[in-house]
Amino acid sequence: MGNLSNRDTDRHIDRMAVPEVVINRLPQYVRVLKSLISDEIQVVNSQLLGKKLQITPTQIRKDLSYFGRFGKQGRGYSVNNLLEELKQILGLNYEWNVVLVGVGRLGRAILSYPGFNPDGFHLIAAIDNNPDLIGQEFNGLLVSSIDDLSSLVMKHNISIAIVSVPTTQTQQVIDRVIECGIESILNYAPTTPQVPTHVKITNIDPVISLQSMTYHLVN
Amino acid sequence: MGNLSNRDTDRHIDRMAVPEVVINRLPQYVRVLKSLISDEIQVVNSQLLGKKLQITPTQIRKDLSYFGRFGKQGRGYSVNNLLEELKQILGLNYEWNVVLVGVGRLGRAILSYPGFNPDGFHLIAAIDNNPDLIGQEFNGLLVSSIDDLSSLVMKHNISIAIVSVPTTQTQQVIDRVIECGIESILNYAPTTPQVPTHVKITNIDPVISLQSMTYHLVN
DNA sequence: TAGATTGTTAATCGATTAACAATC
DNA sequence: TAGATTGTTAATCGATTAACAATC
Repeated sequence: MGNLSNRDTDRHIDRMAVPEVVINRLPQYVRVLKSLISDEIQVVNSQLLGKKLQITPTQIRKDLSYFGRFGKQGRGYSVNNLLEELKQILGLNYEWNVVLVGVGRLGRAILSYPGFNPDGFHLIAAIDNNPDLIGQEFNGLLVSSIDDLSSLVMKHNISIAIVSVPTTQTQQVIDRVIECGIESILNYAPTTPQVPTHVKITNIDPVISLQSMTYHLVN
Repeated sequence: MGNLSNRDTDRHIDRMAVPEVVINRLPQYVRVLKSLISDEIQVVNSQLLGKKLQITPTQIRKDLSYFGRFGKQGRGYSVNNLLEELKQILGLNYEWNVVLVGVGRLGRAILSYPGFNPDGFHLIAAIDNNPDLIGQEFNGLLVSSIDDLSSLVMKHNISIAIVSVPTTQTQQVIDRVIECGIESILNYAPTTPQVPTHVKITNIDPVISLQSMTYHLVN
């Protein structure tokens, strides 16, 4: 045990923290690798990968080097192997259960979006505070009260929440979601909620995106 | 005229290019300023602004300094004035006409999203290649063929496209959109299209966002 | 072996932040 | 005037990239 623990320590010496910006690029690599597989391409080098993603080859190699040595000099990367490694790193070999909080117009559109399941993200519970909605089904999913969130999270091993509630309620809803032990939140409300450092939140806000585009149109 | 033109030149000497990352933060400032107005707060300093957005006060002052001097020492910024200045900078005092390309499930959800209009973005045309859809109306909007895009763009002075077509068609659709003179694209397809440098594209992809969250859940 | 491409170091570039004079 | 906060410079921090030895 002493030995094992030493080996483990050695392996971690000077192991750099991986910059967030690197982690955010990995899913893009996964997507391109998947498309290469459909194209029946078995080996890829950093140059081609870079071309597909408009990223320099050096950056791709540097990004990958945070996690290991996956390529062969003079040759490149096995598409299959690199894909599996990245899925492993990102935790994409698991199935992830997701709760939707807010079953209004936008929430229902999210429920009916078919793109989550094929990538292993399963909307398995739905929450709303509207008594008229609670007990109803949308896309085969029963709407529950937020009072049931904690037990739903435990029962279904939920680790991700997608939040689509009105702006005025977003902060308090997210506070409750975090109290239930959720540490990953995808927020569709047009606001920047405050969350503790251990919680990862990503905001999806098309209007904000449009508003920085218009800058380039007038300047 | 010679003088005028000289003054103009002087004003631009050493004028720094504004980093993209700064421009992307400005809409957030706009949003917070609007909420301060609803709260009837008339003056704000960089500290409060920073607290609301989890940004350092220095960064906010630095960001604003690319565009002018909007504050008063010892006091802060007039909420109203700063909001107007930022709207001016971002081009948010105009109404922007937008075309939706792709009227499938996701496209219809986008059409029915009520959040664009209040901020001056108007979905004014809809395009699809499905003959069964062309001629139909969704949310009061007639679906047209992509062959009509060019004339629609000119007729309605459209400068932004929202693209929600299947992944396989995204690149070719975006190529055509760009041919019609569109320079700002909000892309909902889960792919990274290649665009010329003068075109600004933003990708909205919830699955990619989820996939970088799971990294933190397993690491 | 010769050629190609990785993995990695060191240099460069760019963004953030600390510090403070200017000034309201 | 004293206190507060801006605007800006210079230092720091972090991310990208150029260059190249290692090696397939």
